[in-house]
Amino acid sequence: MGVTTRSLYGLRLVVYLMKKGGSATVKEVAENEDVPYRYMERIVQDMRKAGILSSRRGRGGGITLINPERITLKNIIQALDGKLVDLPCFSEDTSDCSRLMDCDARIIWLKLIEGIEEFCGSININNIIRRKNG
Amino acid sequence: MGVTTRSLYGLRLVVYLMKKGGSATVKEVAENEDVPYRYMERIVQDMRKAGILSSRRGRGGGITLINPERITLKNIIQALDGKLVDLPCFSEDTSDCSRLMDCDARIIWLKLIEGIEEFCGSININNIIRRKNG
DNA sequence: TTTTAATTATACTAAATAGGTATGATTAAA
DNA sequence: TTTAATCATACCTATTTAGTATAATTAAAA
Repeated sequence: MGVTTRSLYGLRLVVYLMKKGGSATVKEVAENEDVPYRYMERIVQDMRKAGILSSRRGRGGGITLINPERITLKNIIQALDGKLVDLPCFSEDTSDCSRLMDCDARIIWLKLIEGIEEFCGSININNIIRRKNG
Repeated sequence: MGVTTRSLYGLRLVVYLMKKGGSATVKEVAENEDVPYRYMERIVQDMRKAGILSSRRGRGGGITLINPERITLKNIIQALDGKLVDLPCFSEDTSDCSRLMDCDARIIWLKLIEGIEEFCGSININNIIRRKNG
């Protein structure tokens, strides 16, 4: 189960803003966190659409975390990769798997999804970095 | 975090053998579980090398689960996808990430890995399908 | 002893995804 | 009106995933 660079960079962005304790420009974050600027711009857009951060256009603009103390790893991965755990068993497109009902494997994958969603929902970024950095 | 068809098919194989309660040929499993035969053959090889099943060549041969009551989802995914959670932060190749130390994001990813490893290690396939099917 | 039915080993290929670039529009302060 | 920022899309390329193909090895059965 791979984690994409989108989520890796998204978390870096969140941590950066939390430690700074306010706003920043995308350019500033990209440079400091070693992420290609154009790529970071797109990541920011998806996080904004997911309600993780707000933005202000134009000169003097930038981005700000909306609810820093509530952001979980689940929020970030879902915003950037779409699904926390991606499995054809639970796709809307039923052609992805024809064994929908009465599949014992499916029951096990469901347990995996539920467990990981709960766990990632419990990983509060702010709590962890505060605990570490005081 | 995507799950590959290798793990999907690997779990189907395990469940099939458990429900049958013994051995089978790769061909039999592939046909019954809608998996391409040649692909399933390769999956079987990796599971054998990981110690999940044993095999016997030649006419009348086949495959058998080694310790059915102990197989976890972690075993299957690790055997077939190499790592449960794949992150450059923890790659042996240090060129994959230059921020190894003192990276707050890294601490969070480590929590993810540890949590998922523990959780997947607790998902015992045999227990779940017995509970469901009696 | 030859045939047949099985696993084993390895190389190859096509489709999908990930990762990143490029271009231009929009917005708003200086 | 210039400048500095986000926003919206389209595009490209390398890697990975998913699946095929070929041939060797093994062992039971005919």
